[in-house]
Amino acid sequence: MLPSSTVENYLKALYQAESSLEDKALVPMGQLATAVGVAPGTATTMVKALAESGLVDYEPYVGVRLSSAGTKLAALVLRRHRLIEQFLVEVMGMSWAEVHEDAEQLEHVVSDRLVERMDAMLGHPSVDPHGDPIPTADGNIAAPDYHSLLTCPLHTAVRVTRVTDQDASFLRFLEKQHLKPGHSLEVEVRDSAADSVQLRTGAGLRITIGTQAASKVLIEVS
Amino acid sequence: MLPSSTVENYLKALYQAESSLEDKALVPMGQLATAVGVAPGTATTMVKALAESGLVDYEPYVGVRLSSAGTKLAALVLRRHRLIEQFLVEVMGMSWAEVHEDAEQLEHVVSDRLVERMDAMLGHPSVDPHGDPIPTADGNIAAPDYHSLLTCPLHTAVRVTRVTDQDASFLRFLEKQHLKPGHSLEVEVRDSAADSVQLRTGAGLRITIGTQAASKVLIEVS
DNA sequence: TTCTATATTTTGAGTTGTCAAAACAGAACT
DNA sequence: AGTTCTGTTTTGACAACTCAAAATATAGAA
Repeated sequence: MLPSSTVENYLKALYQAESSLEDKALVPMGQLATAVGVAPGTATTMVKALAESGLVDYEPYVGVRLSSAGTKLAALVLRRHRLIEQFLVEVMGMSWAEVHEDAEQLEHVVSDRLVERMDAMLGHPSVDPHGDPIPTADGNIAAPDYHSLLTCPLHTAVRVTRVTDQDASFLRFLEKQHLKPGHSLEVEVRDSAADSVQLRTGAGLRITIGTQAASKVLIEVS
Repeated sequence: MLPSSTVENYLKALYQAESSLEDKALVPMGQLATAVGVAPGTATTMVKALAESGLVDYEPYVGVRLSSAGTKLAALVLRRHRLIEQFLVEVMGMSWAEVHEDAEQLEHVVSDRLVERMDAMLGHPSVDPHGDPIPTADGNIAAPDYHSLLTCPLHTAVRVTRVTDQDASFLRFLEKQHLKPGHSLEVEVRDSAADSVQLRTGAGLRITIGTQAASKVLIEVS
């Protein structure tokens, strides 16, 4: 029962769906299906097979949840993915905006040997270029609870630490505005009517972004 | 009709089978099947599909040959494979004996972007760690006609330039005996009755190897 | 030429992963 | 309770790839 890349993709999608969900909640089929990019019926079939193998707990018509075995496996897939991203940026000199797709492919074929080599070369990094935490080899992950630009205090110096979206054009936008992880800024105004957030970047520039975008930029008070 | 990794493996196997064969000859099904590692019938089925797509010419009961389109594609697979091997050795510090398996997997998923990045980082190398020539991005390959330890002149200083076997234990053996590409030696005796070749390495050591092994070590008179 | 050995092809079947569309369950709304 | 909406599951089918074993072709030996 060696997990195919298909299986790995389902587990990874579940892992990420669960983390943006209250504890104990089940991930509904439809959500999983769209996350993986398959028709709903396909997800049902696959999930039943995963449940057979003990990787998930499945309640028909309700949803799925990773078992502990499934969680561990998913964490290892995520570890590979994020180490690869970090490697592509740090060693290969690629842009943080373009490494996601490559990592998506590579994560299913790199050997343990290679992963650990990358990890060592990078000095055992704890986060990837987007600030996402990298699980350890035994499947543990630091799960920090960041504020976002939507929830952080106003008029306070904060530092971008993580960006929870992999869309290349969004990432390029952030880069251009000096909003990559590590950069400082202050939130000046939130206007819920206008659905916008106005901020001043470290470079002193005022920019306004939508709340959707703002919620994807996580920060730490600095 | 994007070629799957399965297709790529058939093409690569054909490419390599053809190069150790007289020109114009067809590769017999059985040989292809064992090279790819499938049952004979499977190869037949696949080859018929490849012929459909114009990647090979197929004569039933006789054999297969790559078309020009197939040759080009195979060369690109080989390019990826060999650049990856070189990368794993030069950049990742892995042993030349252990990179083949990793490259075998990676060759099917690395993006063009990534391949060209590796190529640039390595300074556009012309050979991989085993001395195998790396095809260019447009599918051309230098096809030098080396001597082997079986055909080179005796008592003449020669330099190992290429090793045509990927078996890890054989490669480790060569490494230990200072027979990696680049090292010098002289062939002292060939004994066809004993099926052996005796040589003196650059380090002055006398060693004797079988003719099977000797034929896989290609050299240049230095 | 006939027989035989060997290689190749066919056939029938299985696996994995997928979809479209029909059938169905559960919750919410009269 | 009955109806409707939405999401889920079932069903039947298909594509890619594979195998084992039966059928067949080719070439060489008798």
